[in-house]
Amino acid sequence: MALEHAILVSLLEKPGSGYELARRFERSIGYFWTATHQQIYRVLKRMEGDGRLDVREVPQQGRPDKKEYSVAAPGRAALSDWLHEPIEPESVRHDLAVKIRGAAFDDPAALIREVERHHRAHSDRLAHYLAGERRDFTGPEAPGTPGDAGRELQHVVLRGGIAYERMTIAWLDDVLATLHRLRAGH
Amino acid sequence: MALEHAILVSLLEKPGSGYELARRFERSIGYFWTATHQQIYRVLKRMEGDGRLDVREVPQQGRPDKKEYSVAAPGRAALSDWLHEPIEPESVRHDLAVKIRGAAFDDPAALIREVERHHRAHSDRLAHYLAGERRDFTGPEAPGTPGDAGRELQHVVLRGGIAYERMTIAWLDDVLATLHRLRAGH
DNA sequence: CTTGTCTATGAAACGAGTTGCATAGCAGGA
DNA sequence: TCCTGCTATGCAACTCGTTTCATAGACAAG
Repeated sequence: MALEHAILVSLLEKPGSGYELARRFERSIGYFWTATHQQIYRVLKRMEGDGRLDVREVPQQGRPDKKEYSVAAPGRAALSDWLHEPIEPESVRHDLAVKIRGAAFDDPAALIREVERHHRAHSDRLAHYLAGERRDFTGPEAPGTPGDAGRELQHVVLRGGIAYERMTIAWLDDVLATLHRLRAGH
Repeated sequence: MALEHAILVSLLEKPGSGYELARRFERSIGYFWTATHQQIYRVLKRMEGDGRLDVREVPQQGRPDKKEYSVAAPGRAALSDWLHEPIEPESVRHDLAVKIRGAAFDDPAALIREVERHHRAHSDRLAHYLAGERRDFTGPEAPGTPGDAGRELQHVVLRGGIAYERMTIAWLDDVLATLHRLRAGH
């Protein structure tokens, strides 16, 4: 149940409401963990019940009130426990690879458009990550500065996202070349 | 529900029992889709009920009988439909990245062992993939041969796995360097 | 004044995935 | 003989994740 832990990390970085968390999961956290608002609200409620989170009703002007959650001591302890126990390297679920192998029993050429779509989506993500890196990780706090650990760790995770997108784009180029070769060789 | 489609692809490549499928999911298919035997048996039963699969009781000597499944015409049609409809680029779930960002609120040095463990696991997988590539994709059917499409497509998926592991290993090196730097900078 | 959009929260139902347990034949070794 | 291990199949209970729907205040455009 790592959603719980992802929420704890995000709320430690900055307290916020369920709605705000949902938007963070569309942005930075979403690069390595996805969640819908339904899931988030449900888990927040459970964690509040377990005493891992504190809630504060925040009245706002011009918009509905919100509930701002922050991490309570037991929540911090739970996160620490999780950080110290080993986890299994992630198991992969890659639909596109299933489709590629399935193309052997169908028209391989039909896959080309689909692969191109994925190629564009990953190129967009890469551009987005690189823009984020320029915005948040260049300038005064340049390399060598002791700075705060959080910033360094956020940066290394972002570099992972960038490496992933670059690798995926290169592989999709390989896939496209292969599909074109199969079509030509008929 | 891509497990269904992964099973269809696997059974088209070669008919087999639930048990055999479970083992394939630990091996080659497992590189891009994981499933336990429980899941597989449940889905096989449903697909048989829907008429997408044919079953054949196969008596064996020295071991229990097995049910050999193969793809029926409606199954093949269902796979073809799925291959022609667009899918979303996968959403990521990366526990280790959550831990890395969480390390900002704990002892970053404690993560080093964990990251090293993952590094070894990915190195092992890479070695395993490379051995499979040497075994199955070198020799007579060298590049240029028309060959069968299935073989080419299996190879390009395997190359994706290899690229993924190489990228991950390089990133984990980056993560380790970052953690060591944070510990030194204290 | 209606329609649409954004913030904000939530219920209900369903489908996918995990974990633990149960059964059973056969083989090989202590 | 008993224990372990491999092949082979399956149930039950549970948790996790997705989809659909509902509500409600504020604001802007038409």
